Amino acid sequence: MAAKRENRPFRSAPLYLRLDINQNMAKELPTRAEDYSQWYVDIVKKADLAENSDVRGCMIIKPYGYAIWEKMQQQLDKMFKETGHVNAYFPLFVPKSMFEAEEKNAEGFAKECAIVTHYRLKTDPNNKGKLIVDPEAKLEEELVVRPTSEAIIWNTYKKWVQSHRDLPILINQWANVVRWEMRTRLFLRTAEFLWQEGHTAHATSQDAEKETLQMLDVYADFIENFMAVPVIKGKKSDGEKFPGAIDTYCIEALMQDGKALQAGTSHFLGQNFAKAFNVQYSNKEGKLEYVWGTSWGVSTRLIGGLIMAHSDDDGLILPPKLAPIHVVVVPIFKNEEELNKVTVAVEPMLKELRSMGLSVKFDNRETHKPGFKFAEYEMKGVPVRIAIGPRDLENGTIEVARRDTKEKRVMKYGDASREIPMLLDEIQKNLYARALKLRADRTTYVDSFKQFKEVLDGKGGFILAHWDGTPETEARIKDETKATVRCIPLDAKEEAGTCVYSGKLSMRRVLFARAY
RNA sequence: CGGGGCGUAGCGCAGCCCGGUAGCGCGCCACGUUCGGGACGUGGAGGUCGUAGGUUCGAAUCCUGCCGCCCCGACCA
Repeated sequence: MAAKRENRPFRSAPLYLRLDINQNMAKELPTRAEDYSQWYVDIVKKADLAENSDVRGCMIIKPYGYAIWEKMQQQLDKMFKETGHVNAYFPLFVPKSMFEAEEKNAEGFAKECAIVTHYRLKTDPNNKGKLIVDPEAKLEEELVVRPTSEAIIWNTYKKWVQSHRDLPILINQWANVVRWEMRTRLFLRTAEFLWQEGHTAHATSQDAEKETLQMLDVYADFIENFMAVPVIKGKKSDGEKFPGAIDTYCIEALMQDGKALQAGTSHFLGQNFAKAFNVQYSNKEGKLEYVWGTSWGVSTRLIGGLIMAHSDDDGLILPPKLAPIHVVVVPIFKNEEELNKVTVAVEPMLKELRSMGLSVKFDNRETHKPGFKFAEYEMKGVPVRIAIGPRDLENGTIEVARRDTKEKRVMKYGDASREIPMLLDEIQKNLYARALKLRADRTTYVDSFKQFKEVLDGKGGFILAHWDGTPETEARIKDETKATVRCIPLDAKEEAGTCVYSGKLSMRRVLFARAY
């Protein structure tokens, strides 16, 4: 039997496309309307992106999910390099005393830190085959598992910076961090997650502020043009900003259920960390000055956002620019002879599409029927599917189906190499347009607290309303409605008004929403 | 940390109230028929019933402790 199979051309998809190791491809998904959060969890599992691990709050990112992360990484990394950054790597462990140095930062993260206290186990004398922590192996100083790396990085920058000639330092790192969250959700909030964190040091406040906003723009560019999700750029209120930052800028995206997702943050750190870690340089006049800093990051949470922004009741929908597989080709056949014919016929097209840089999977598994495969790739969000069978061979045609609209059409075989790239482009644009329309439909200008609550409990979404700017009002609104100030949009117009809660004077509308 | 729920085959669950040696669906394996939207038939494999102890002739089932997970709340850069 093995010999019989070996003779078949294209018996297996290339290894790099074999991302389909899930054997439990399930049938039905709850609809978004029925149960949005169950729908989300089911997509993550059924599209084979990730699963819960045996460690509470942690997830196993499966090959298909990780492939999406790799696409994101590739593109972001390219954009970081284009803006002058280089990659480096700093340790996972931060000595507690170092972590404490920037007081606000330490306080802000203290409640969710994992701590290493010992460095050795030993066999349990009272319980054969079991291990216990060796009390002899207690660390003199505990190590904090990084929830973010400012401390260890600024402690290092201290050694790297003496002169203005040493600046700026423009470093990014791809890493994992741990935040011991009380409640977790796959991709959106996990105890351990993957991210990138940029940490830069500058001679002047202006340079650092410019960097902060530049990276915010890079994120917005990436999320809009690659993830096809429109974002609102803004500044966080004091209550929501990063501990240790002077200003936190963010981008906020709207999900299909009307909740907001913070998709990335960029912090202007001022001289807070430079002072905490004593990072000083001699300026051109020979005077010592503290360095100015920034930090910025996006995480695997973006994958959660990607899912929630576009997908439908049949499964995941991926924008072509981030899809691990752009096109899947499903042969229709009754027997080996027919499969061989289809395979021979389809080969030049596969070659040509691949030569254009497209990731094309030819799924010639004989173990599943076409209908099963159609459903499977729909669940996995592959943007374009081509079906080709005996009927097509006679007519010189292929059947092309697009995932975003589920439209199918028949085209001439020879047109594929021209039409498919155009179609992928159109899908990318359509997803963005759709998401933009959703956001427009779900953004409401609100002028009273009554209306504020009605909108939240009705269609949800973004609310643009006046706010008096005080933390007290923000907290009360949060208590009463669970909505928070997502950001003060950068493009907010000056407009005199009164706070929807307190009635006090406000000069601009801010963005409110319930958020993930 | 407070309130609730749940741990039985790879996954989802029934069985527990009323104790008698474990079952269903999906998946998996084999063969045959199928194959243009999630095929079907026949046969088969697979379980320390979370864990430790107690009651009993006998425990998945009753009792106690422990562990873990999920949901709600608190919390969440």
